[in-house]
Amino acid sequence: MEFTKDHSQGYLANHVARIFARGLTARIKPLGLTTGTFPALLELWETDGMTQKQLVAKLDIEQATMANTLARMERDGLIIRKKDASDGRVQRVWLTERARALRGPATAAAMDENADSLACLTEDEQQQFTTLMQKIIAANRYRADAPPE
Amino acid sequence: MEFTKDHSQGYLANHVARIFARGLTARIKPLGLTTGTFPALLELWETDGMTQKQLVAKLDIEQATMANTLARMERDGLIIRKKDASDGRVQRVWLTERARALRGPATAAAMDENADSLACLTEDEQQQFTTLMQKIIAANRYRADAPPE
DNA sequence: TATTGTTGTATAGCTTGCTATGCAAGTGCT
DNA sequence: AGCACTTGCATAGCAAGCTATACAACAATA
Repeated sequence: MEFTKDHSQGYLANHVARIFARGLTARIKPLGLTTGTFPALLELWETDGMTQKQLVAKLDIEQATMANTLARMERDGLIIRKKDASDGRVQRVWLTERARALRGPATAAAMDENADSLACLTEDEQQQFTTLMQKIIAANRYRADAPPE
Repeated sequence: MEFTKDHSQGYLANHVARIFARGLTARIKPLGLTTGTFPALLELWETDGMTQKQLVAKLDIEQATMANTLARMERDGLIIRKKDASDGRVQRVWLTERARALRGPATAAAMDENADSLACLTEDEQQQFTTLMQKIIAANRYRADAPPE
């Protein structure tokens, strides 16, 4: 059986991810947010003051990627980084007022985007899709030391 | 109901796409290929000598992205671009010998990556996952003028 | 035929991902 | 105390996506 892009799950996954990303980018632009900051914000909205290392482990993102993302977030006034008192290597990440205020509108935008992009699927299919992705992620996480999703 | 990343399909799709991309990147590195060239190569292996515009329409990628990708491919000896004889604006894209020779090993690498990343799913689940992604793409394509997947 | 509009590519500049590498702060051993 | 090792983060440099804009070649029309 020959290989075509329309049947390659890797290709399809990339395409689907771009669809979601394009939609979300447009929706959160008015808030002054970009997609890359979203995962970090979600963690920090839950638990402010995490270390960079903790964020990396939670998000299955390379440390260097996280450092760059945090630098942009600091530049844009979403966070400040402060050295940990008891360990001079550790940077703790704290949300600004502005970032805290964005939690409601930003998550609303993400929920809207998910709903719209998946409007072509039934409720059952949406649930299947979600579960299948969770399984794939659980089985293929980058860091073995990471907590389960 | 509150919003968490582990239930946001957009977040999960991004994560799944990164998993496939990381795997494929490693597998095709020995061939001197990168993931971004893959979609264009798949089209050109089918039909050599396409125009840039045709590639853009087939792949649901921005024209500027395609122009950049083709520039890298030309730099790396995968393609050459030649002006169309009858229309001076049009660039036709032709594979080099090297690129033609990579068809077998490259598609094998992609199939292996797909199989490995999805080994956690049953055959049925893999089929469901594929079909669901195809539906999402069909309903959310960027270009209305594009051919159906 | 000259002007005006359209079309196909290219370029500039950004984000978000990656690998590889550097470096300062902590830890442990002798 | 001094040495090597480890750990947490930063930086350099690249790929691959995007938007906005420029530009040359063609098309259409007054």
